[in-house]
Formats: sequence, structure tokens, C-alpha cells
Amino acid sequence: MEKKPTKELFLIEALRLFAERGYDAVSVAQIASAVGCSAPALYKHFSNKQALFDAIIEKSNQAFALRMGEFGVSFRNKPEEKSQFLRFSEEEQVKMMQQFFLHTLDDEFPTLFRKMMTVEQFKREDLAMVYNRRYVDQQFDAFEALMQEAIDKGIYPPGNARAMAIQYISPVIVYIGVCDRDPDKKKEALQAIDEHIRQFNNIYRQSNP
Amino acid sequence: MEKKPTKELFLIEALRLFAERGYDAVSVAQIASAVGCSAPALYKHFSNKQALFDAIIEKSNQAFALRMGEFGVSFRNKPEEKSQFLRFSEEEQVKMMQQFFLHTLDDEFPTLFRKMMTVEQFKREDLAMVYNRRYVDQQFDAFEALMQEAIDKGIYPPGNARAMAIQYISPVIVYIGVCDRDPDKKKEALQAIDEHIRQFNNIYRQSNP
DNA sequence: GTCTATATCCAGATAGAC
DNA sequence: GTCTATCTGGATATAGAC
Repeated sequence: MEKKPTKELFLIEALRLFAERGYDAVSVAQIASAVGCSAPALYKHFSNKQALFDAIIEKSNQAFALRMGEFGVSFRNKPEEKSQFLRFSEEEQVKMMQQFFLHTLDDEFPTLFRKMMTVEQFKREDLAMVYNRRYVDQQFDAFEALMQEAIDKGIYPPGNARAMAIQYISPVIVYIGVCDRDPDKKKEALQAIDEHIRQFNNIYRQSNP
Repeated sequence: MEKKPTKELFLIEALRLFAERGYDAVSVAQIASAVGCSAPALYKHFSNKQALFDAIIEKSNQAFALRMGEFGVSFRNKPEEKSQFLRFSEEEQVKMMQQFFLHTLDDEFPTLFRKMMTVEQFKREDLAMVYNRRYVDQQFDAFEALMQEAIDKGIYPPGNARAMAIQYISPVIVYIGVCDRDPDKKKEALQAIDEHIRQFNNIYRQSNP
């Protein structure tokens, strides 16, 4: 197995520490220690501590943009992928949402980044904006498109697609926060998501004329 | 108007600073400056900086316990208050949820405390537990009781009361986070809550046999 | 109970050898 | 590119006068 370059190690170890304790509670000496070298080495890769923080943000933005392209999280642009979701049986829909949930929690870099953003969000306005866009607005948009198609196809009855999307995905967003704080709640969360998706489908499918 | 005792001023000004910048980014000199005195004065009221933080937690716990008593947020223990909510027309239900939302955002001390908990939650396990209990579990519990009564009374059709409660209140929880980050989104949030409650009632009431 | 002065420590950052 | 040694500033906390 090949070793990652030191610069990469600084990014991931700093992120790990920043996510748990916050930027100000972590010293460059601690980061360097986690990487396995001494503090001054950091300054050969980044001009200062703040630049290291900014590099983490930049790296995450790149990774996120890449993901958006790969998986087509922006469902609007790939209408053929929507149907996939909508053809799913209730059983499959439950599994898919549970996997979306687990994937969101288990991906190491994105999860650490989300936690870091959570604890740094009030220090810089731009971080707050990115947070709302990435973890709320884009989720709502994606599921609104799904709900609209479900309505158009007669799977769900006519209604407010945006409101339906918000009802559908908000519980998952809340449970992601719950499990970021307390990973022991994963099992409870999976059960709750299961019941939520079933209840949603029961009520919306049954009220179809 | 009477002046608050210095100790109280330290608590509120420290909370204000901790909520925005986090515990470690705030110096006792800055807190003292906000209060209008010098740093050593703090040590006459609190043994150290950490004790000041703990005193804020303690004060919030007291205030929260008091509120639970006053307003009966624990609906389970005051069944006669549930009906109040359930008799509301859709119009009144929308207004009530919007007011619940605005009240949650506008109360100064609780809002600052919620923000401080948000940025400190990963540093101490007990804070994470309090966060999940106070801002998620207790909300779910309260609305589960409401939904169960609505089902029992035939207002909503038979179904999973817990799942319904989670669908009902999760969007509001998400939007509280959105507006803690960006208060400019309040108007958008109120509109979304309006549409969410109407959609919820449309679909659940209409599917009643 | 608040101040000024100060002790002590540790952080971020740099210099220069290897 | 990494180290040891060091500079400098700012942090928590204390001492002692008022």
C-alpha cells in the first residue's frame, strides 16, 4: 500500500480534529502530532493554520462538485434516473432511503466535513450559506423533482410537490444530525425511517382516487 | 429600569459570544469587555472560564425545566390541552405552527443557547445527549401524543402516530436550523411551513373514509 | 467586587541546520 | 521537507491595592 503525501495527511487529520473539537481548540502541534511530524512542517505545505482550514473547504467543494457530476444528485438534469426511484416498491423505497441515510453517515470525509461545518457555521457567513445550500436546499430540490414526477405519473395524488418533498426528506435530515451526535442511535433511526417511508406511502397511495 | 447583577451579565454576554464564535475562540477579556469591566472581575463570580460555561448550561437546564412546567410542553401529562390543538381549523393550525416556529427563533436566551449547543455538541458527550433529547426526542414525543389523539378521534385515519409526528414536526426542526444560520430565510420558512401543514392536512383528512 | 500589575503558560509562526 | 531552537503575542489566572 502506498503512503499518501504529507499534504493530504495534514488535510485529513486536521479535518478529523476540527470536526470533533473545533478550529480554535486544536493547535497546529496537535495536528502535526496526528500526522506524525513536527509543527513547523505544516508551514511548508500551508502558509498558516487558516490556510489549512480553507484548503479543507476547497477540497470538499471539489469533491462535492465531482459527486454531483458522477451520481447526478441533481435529478433535474437526468430525468431518466428519476423513474428508477419511482418504480420501486415500498420495500425497495425503504431500503433505498436507509442506504442513502447510512451512506451519508458512513462516508468518512463528507461526514467529518459536515460535522466541522456544523461547529464552524456561525463564524463565517459564507459557511452558513454553503451549509443551507448543500444540506437542505439541494435535498429539497432533488426530492421535489421526484415528487412532481410521482404526481405526474399518478403514483401520488395531485398536491404540493415541494411540501411533499419536505415531509419526505426532513425526517432523514433530522436523523442524520441525531446520529452525528450519537452514532448509537443508528438502529433507532433506521427503524424510524422505515416506518416513516411506509406511513408516507400508505397515506399518499391510499388517497389516490 | 434596574440593572442586572454582574454575575447575570457575565452569563448572558458569555453566552452571546460563545454562541457566535464558540467557547475556545472567546477570551475572558472579551467577555469582560462586553460586560463592561475587566477580566479579573470574572473570577470573583466564577472559579474559572469553564465554570462560567457550566453555569450557562445549568441556568438553561433550570429555565427549560421551568418552561416544561409552565406551558406543559409534555403534552402527555395534560391531555386536556391536546384537544385545543386538534380542534383548530387548518388555518389556525398553520398559524399555531408558525408561531411555535417564530417563538423558537425569537426567544433570545434559548436561541443563543441552542446555537452554543450546536457548536459545542461534539466536545462533550453529555451535551450531545441533551441536544438530542431536548431538540428532537421531546418534540417527537409531544407530537406523537397529538397525532395519536387525532387518530383516536377520527380526525386523521388510522396509522403510525410516531411516523406521522415525525413527518409533521421534522420540517419545522430543519427550518429552525436554516434560520439559525440565516435569519433572512424566515419568510421562506414561514411560507414552507404554511404549505407543509396544509399539504399534511389535505392528504390526511381527505384519506379519511 | 473591581481595578492594575503581573506571573505563567502555550499558541502560531519563523530561522536556520541537515 | 523535516527537524530543533526560538521569537512574540495573547491567553488564563493570581496578587494585592482600593
